[in-house]
Amino acid sequence: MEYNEAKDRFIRAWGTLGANWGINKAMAQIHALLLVATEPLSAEEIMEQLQMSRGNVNMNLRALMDWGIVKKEHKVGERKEFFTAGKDVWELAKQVSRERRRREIEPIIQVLSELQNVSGNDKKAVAEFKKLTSELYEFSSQVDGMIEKFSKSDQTWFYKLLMKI
Amino acid sequence: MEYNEAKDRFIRAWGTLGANWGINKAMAQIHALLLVATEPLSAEEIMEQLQMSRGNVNMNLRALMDWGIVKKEHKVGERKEFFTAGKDVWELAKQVSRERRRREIEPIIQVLSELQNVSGNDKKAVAEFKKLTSELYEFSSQVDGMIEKFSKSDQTWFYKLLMKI
DNA sequence: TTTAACGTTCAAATATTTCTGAAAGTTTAA
DNA sequence: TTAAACTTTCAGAAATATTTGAACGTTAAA
Repeated sequence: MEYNEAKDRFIRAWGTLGANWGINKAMAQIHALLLVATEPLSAEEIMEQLQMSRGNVNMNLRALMDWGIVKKEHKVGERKEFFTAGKDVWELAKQVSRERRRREIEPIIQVLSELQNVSGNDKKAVAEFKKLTSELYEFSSQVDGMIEKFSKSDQTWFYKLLMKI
Repeated sequence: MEYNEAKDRFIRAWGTLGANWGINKAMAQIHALLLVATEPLSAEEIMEQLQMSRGNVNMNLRALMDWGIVKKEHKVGERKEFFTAGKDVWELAKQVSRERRRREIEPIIQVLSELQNVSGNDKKAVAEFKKLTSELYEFSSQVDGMIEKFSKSDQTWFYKLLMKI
């Protein structure tokens, strides 16, 4: 397969994957483009290569920087800002799981813990409700803990874990 | 907190969680309602309790059955169909990870493997591209394997794993 | 200062997803 | 058969999410 075709396919696949996981397509595609780029890219270059508007590129670059997976750079003698994505897959995975944990798992754990002090007349319903939510709480907390561990670990830990499985 | 308020909060939180993870809100809310229900519910009852149209409820019930997390039941002497969600959190997690693996991880692995036979004039770019995509491929395959293991495992395995971490 | 070269913002346009409700289909009992 | 009680489908409506582009900031060199 020709390089340019492969690059396109990769960018589109990354966009689709992102969309499946609740990340907008443009954001995922910009990330993919920066991942395969051999040099830092300017907003201008991203606009051109992905056929997106300036505003869209700007917004999504900021979102990517919020996620901590894209960095801004300056070249000497250039006014323009350039952007890069870390190429280390391991670091990327850790960063993404760290952020999703913070943004999505922590809030549901918070809600589940608040639901524990429920009361009411229908004893059976209340008991079942408590059982369900406390089990969900337990499970979520365990997953949360695993992800925390993972997002602070080094690659060796992960490989050791893989062996054990 | 009063039972009905808690139930509402749970349903809304579940809906939001779903939406964050690319599952539509109605589907997640129906699932939440069935999770807390003490009895199987008919489409009618779901429509009423969640204030949704017949069509919406029907569509999303089918999607939930596709995911294998909601089942249809029949009561003796009743024409109507009733629906239930399995209350076992462990089973639920396994089923969801099994489906997401099949629907979302497998396809990206497929694409990544196809990208391996890339060629082109810009040797540096091609080499970097291969490195990136093969590392992503490796990582995805490992995660895929872990999820497969998980989705076939029993709870004991998970607890043992937790201990090791 | 002024001005050119950028970056940022946001209201409006567009695209996408979800939802509704009525019509069509199906099943069962009489 | 017929008819009542349900389920399914789907075109259009509504809601939501994304994208655009032009106006507005900001910076730095002249």
